[in-house]
Amino acid sequence: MLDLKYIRENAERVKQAVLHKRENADVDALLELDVKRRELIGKVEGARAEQNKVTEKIAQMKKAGEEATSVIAEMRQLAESIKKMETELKTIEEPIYQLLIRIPNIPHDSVPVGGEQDNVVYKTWGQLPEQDFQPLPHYEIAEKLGIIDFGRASRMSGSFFVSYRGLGARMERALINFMIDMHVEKHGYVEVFPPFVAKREAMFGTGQLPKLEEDMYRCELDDLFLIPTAEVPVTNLHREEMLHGDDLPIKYTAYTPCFRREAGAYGKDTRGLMRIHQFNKVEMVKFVTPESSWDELESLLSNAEDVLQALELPYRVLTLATGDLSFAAAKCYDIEVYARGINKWLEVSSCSNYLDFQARRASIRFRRDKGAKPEFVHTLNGSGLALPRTVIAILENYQTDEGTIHVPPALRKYMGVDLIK
RNA sequence: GGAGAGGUGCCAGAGUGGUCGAAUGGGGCGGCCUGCUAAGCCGUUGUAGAUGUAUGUCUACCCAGGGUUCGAAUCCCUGUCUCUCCGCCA
Repeated sequence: MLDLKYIRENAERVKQAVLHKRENADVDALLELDVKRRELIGKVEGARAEQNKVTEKIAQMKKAGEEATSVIAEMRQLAESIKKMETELKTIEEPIYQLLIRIPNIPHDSVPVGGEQDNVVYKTWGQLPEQDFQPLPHYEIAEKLGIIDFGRASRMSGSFFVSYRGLGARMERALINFMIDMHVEKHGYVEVFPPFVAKREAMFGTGQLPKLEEDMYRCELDDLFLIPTAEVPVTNLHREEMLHGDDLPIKYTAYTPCFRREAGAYGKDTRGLMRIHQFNKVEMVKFVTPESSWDELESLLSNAEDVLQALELPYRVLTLATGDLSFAAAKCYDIEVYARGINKWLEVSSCSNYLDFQARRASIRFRRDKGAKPEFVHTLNGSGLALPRTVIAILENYQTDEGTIHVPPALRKYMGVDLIK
């Protein structure tokens, strides 16, 4: 959420952001209502001031034993008109709020304008594997080795659910531990194990609601949502809190499963692990001071890259163009790992800086020093990493012509084996 | 699931419907005192909005939202969260 005052003073910039992000939010309607609102507030508060004065007088008269009925009768009218104005104010404030929460964050100047095709390659790392045979796509080799079960999972839970088995299941667990350990021991994050469901307010705080209601699984009876990412529960850990400047930056890492309905995504990435309703992910979340957030974004990115480097998987980093940026983000890097079997770059991480957008929605503030003014923190998060596509890359890039899979050296300690056969 | 108790400022904790933004204590901050520390003494201590830039004025906020009233921290209703007990359960 943006500051209404900021929108008022930078209307053109905000309109441009809406356009570039391909959102439809009506900035003009918002500003128009805002003028009306402030007019009305002036009136209401004037009347209130009057009411407060007279009310005080009535108290004094009563104390002195004087007759106050005529004054009270007058005040009854004033009270009524105040009530009327307040009702009017509310009927204006509601649409203002509805418009305001639908205005997206403003992309940073370094973000290319345009759609998906305008994403810019920021860097690449590693050599594309050169083997003299064509490896099988992950879904075939995984099925052959019996480490992932697509059919039974679908029978039980529907399509786009999978069940891991044997060394497949073990690899999930190994990857999770490997990634978390790295972020904790090497990168200095604090491990968190949050709830996997969250309330509406929490979903609003990080910006999933109101826009993405249809994309989430919802427990209707309790009005709870299954989290689509650990970003939600971890960022919301500090919702409505006042942090101390000395505590910043706060860095958390968390493993959670992620649940996504992927409504409207059918027909795209239909095979294997590319796009599934439930997947595992290790996430990094940071709460930082405003002046440090751009540096923190770069270090967040490198923390995520570190995982792929340790696994020796080639990847590239894209700077997302405005149209590809999420609603709440000011800038986002996507990391794409290369998968040799299906010959594709697969998104395994998004590292975003939200500036104070989420913090304002969720009211996460800090005080630099005792007595200093409260300020909103900046929040960032990035996957470190999403597992399914990392698994795809391992199964395809580490495949041998004998139909076995080498375990990446960094993972051997966690897997307990060197080879999947 | 059933029964009960409660949510007040940084913390603890008062508060009869009228001068309560809120007693008192603690903490924090500033000052005095002091060789230093402690004690003691004095002062100070919120957030947000409107107006505006003048050291200003006004408004709102005692979990949230409604209601009663000229006037609500105080009365009523609903929601929510926390705690205790019973039941159930890994």
